[in-house]
Amino acid sequence: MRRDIFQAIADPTRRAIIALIAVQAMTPNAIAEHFDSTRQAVSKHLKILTECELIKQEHQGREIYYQLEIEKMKEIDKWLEQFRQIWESRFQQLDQLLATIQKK
Amino acid sequence: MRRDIFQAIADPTRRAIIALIAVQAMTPNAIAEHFDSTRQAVSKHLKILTECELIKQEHQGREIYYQLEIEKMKEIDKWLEQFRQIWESRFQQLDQLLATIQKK
DNA sequence: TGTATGTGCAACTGGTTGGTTTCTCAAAAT
DNA sequence: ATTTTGAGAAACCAACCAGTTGCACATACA
Repeated sequence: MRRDIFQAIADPTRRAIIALIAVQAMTPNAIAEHFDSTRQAVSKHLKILTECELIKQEHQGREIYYQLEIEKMKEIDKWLEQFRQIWESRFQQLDQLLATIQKK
Repeated sequence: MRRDIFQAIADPTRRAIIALIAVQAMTPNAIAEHFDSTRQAVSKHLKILTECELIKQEHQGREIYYQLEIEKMKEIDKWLEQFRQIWESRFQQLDQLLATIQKK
């Protein structure tokens, strides 16, 4: 059972859930109302997201509020870092090229 | 057949391939040498990556060099943008809190 | 021309995944 | 005390996925 962030955000429904609870913590029922699938299906997604620590629970009576662990999202950002260096250097190269053209 | 960037980067082998050819364009055989799986398996990954335009081919005789489409990687960065706003505002809140404590 | 090499494609396979339905359990409400 | 409500867990299923082996085809080389 592979369970990492990249696999977690691969599913569009899960990405939608993440975006939803990023705004404010919500219960499974409230989340499920935004989708066509059943609450149980949403619950499964929440379980996966919880397992890779992208979200956390907050019990309040019999209700459970799910909240985004924004810190964990930074791990994706961290992975992107290596490529950001490339696209920034490409941009710099283009910049230098444009400067050279202007000089002529 | 769902084929988007997020599903493409969900697989660890594909992420490794991306990181590999980010440095320099490579042929399928050369890429496959870096992994335990067969060339055909790598070829399948390359097909998926090509389909969602994360990489592009460059034919050279009978060899095919695969190259990263760095621009496409920015789409992940773009999706992260909405969360970056959140974690930056959280940081700002913490900053203000620390400033308030110091004043006391 | 015949052979070796680089590559993609098709068929098959076991494991995973996303979904459903059914069940259980605890907390609220009546 | 009984019923309603919110939620997770288990069993099941169709679809998908990552890998394999085998094959086809083009290019390079002898």
